[in-house]
Amino acid sequence: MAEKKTRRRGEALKEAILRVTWDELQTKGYQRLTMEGVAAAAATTKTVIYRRWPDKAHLVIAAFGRFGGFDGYVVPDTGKLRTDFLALMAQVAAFLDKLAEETFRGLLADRLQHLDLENLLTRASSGNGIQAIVQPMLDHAAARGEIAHADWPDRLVNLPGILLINEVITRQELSLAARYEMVDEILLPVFGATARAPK
Amino acid sequence: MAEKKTRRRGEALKEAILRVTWDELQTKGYQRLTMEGVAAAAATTKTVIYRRWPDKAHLVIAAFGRFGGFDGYVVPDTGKLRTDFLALMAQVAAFLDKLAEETFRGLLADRLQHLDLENLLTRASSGNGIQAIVQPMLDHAAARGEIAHADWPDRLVNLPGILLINEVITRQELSLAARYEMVDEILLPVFGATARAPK
DNA sequence: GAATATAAGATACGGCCGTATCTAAAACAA
DNA sequence: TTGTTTTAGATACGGCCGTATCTTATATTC
Repeated sequence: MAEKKTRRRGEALKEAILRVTWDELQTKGYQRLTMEGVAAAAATTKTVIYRRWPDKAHLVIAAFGRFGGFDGYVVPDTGKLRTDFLALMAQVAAFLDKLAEETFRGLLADRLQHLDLENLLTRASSGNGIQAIVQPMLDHAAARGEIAHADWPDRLVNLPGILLINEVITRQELSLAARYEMVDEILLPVFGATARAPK
Repeated sequence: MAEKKTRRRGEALKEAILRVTWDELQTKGYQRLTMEGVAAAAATTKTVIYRRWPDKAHLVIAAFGRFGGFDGYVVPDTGKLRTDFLALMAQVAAFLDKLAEETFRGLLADRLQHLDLENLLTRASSGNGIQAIVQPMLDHAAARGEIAHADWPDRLVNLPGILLINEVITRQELSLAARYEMVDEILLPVFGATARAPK
């Protein structure tokens, strides 16, 4: 009764590892997921994993890309900047439902430690970051005359993304009320698209 | 020639450890600073360190508090909200000169992983976070009639802090131009204290 | 000054990381 | 088929974490 010694290779092996990674992520969460644990559960070794992904963050992002069921953001076009912003935030909220908050936080922490991971997160999920979604929204709004122009400094175009990340990190959720507040009290005033009623 | 076996205790020992920690921080940086390294350099053991501080982040923050030469922020009161904001940002820039950006980033990453460290960073440096500085500034501005009122939602009061942290993380510095942009293009519009010239 | 309490120091552990080295299987080439 | 290249698998390492255990020096108390 010699054991079968058949070896997976290439895509099949990669697929199996990502599958296991995704499972571990669901059951243990990001922090408690270990490379050794994945290797063991996938009946392979760390060596094999490290040959394909440089670290946990990349592995997890790959697994999310494969099994997360997230297709990226689309540019909202509701006809109003305000509702465009709200629609964007709803998309992000949906994204966070798929990628647990704890995972998001872990990835972010890792990204901070390895600066080379810079933007990997946003790129992985949206091609070019939320900013790539926001800019077209601003273009539309400017074309409609809702805002004075469409070429704002990077810091402003990135502001929605910053607010969202901060919200998730500090409050561990992205409530509807928070989204309204960010849009109405911060974003619209910044882009000069509001006549907020004084308190 | 038996070695002298005198043992440091209490404050003296604590002081020596913090001293070494601060040195290591300067020479190796946050990431490459290790508990074992500090223990060795301080001629003691990890056990002793862990009895006083739960992890690297706390140890480093303690060392910074002791040797960092930073006294906390003060509420600017220049007579104008705009210049108050700029003065605050100058203080933060000065803070970052003392605490290397790399250290800041490392601490932040650790904080993300251990949620219990929440706010430890800001508390350590300013009693209650930048928000505790911003609120009085808003009070003053409201009293002067520069802004309509002073009780803004937390999200707005925290906005300066968020912008600053983001700036440091993504650009590794806090340039003067950035500070002007954040104040003039974001903060003042948000608090309704500007009549920004349309582009 | 002797007994007791407190805290430092030494040591060893299991866990995980990331790497290096060696082997053996699978795919490919001739 | 056989030889060659590729890549998986096994193993071992040094580094660091955080904890537990035990010994021993220093303070404290009587």
